[in-house]
Amino acid sequence: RLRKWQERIRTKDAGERNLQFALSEIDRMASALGVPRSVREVASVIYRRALDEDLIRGRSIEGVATSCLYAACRQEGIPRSLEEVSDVSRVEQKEIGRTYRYVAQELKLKMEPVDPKQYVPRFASELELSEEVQSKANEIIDVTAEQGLLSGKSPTGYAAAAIYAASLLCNEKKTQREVADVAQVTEVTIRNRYQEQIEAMGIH
Amino acid sequence: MVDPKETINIENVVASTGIGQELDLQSVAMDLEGADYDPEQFPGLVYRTQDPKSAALIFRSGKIVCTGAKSTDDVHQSLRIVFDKLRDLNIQVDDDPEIVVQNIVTSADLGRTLNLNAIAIGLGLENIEYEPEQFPGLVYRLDDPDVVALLFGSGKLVITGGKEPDDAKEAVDKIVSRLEDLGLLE
DNA sequence: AGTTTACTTTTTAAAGC
DNA sequence: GCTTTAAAAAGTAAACT
Repeated sequence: RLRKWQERIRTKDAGERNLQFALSEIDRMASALGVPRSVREVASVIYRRALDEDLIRGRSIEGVATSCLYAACRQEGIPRSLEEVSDVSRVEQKEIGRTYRYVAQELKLKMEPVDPKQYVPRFASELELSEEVQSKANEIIDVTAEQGLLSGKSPTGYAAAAIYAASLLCNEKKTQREVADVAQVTEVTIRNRYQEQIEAMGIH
Repeated sequence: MVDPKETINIENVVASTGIGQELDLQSVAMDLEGADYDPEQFPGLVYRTQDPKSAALIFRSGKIVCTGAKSTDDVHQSLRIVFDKLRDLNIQVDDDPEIVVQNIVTSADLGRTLNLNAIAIGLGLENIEYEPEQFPGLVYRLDDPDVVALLFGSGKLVITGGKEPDDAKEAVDKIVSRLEDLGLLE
């Protein structure tokens, strides 16, 4: 019985250590991403739920922790792309993506698709674009998405194209490369989305 | 208006069978022209037929997987070619090995563009998977028939996981009526 | 900038690690 | 879980011309 007791303590300690590691990783990655403390709290809650539901079996602690942070950013309305999240994690992007889908499905997180507008303030401020450009970009996103242009497109590329278009329309031009760099998409993607959006807007 | 069911096209049929005899894949690889065999990478030997086009994965146990065919008839035709090639190598092959269709991949067109965002909400976020950052298609799993549908913004879709051609027709019917009920078609 | 090639998702069997 | 095979859908990406 002493052996069983020791084993239980050992298991409990290991579990505690793992949880501590996961939470400290969430904290480290959240800091690196510059997201507010509330997002870390949400990520921690999701991680504990994943732990309770035994979703970590067969998966790496850091993969689940990173996925929880990705989900938390989205739930809080300040999304980080999988590429941005993988940049601060030692888990590869593909693994984060599939673990996130698994956790979201199992915990029934009912994650809504990311609204490209949620990327506008951050990308625009990194590009030092005015409030006027941001409003224009938001308008472009709303009007073109309403016409069905958003289906199947990545939110970052969509936001990047709208910001590029808005910067031209407001005479605060940024190059496709500058916008592509902050959004972490290619110029080709911006070009393709831009053409569609401008046509749908009726070429202002 | 075209019935979406009439746009259904079988794109791939996967089937399994067996010759009822164990094989020495090393010697089969030596004698069979065009055979790819790298046991370090994968335990099966790959043999491709040209007409009909398909790929057969032949295993040491004598079991065979055929994939790439465009119809169940093509699967039988391809496997007949594989069986005869093995017989040419003086390998005993059962007279009429049972061939089991394991998966049918189908494509179709609903004829209207889709607002995947609205469909995701309409079908229920807990019933679908839609992550355009990772893949442009919306994943919708059906219970009856037991298949998986991938819906795209263009209105085109892929049905996979079915065991018989009619599974795709049933699936398309159910998807169309569900989208119509939700007012998300046209 | 346009083309080609390639990877993302789903399904499914097989044998082995 | 992975490895391999085929196929479609549409988006994204990288390497070339």
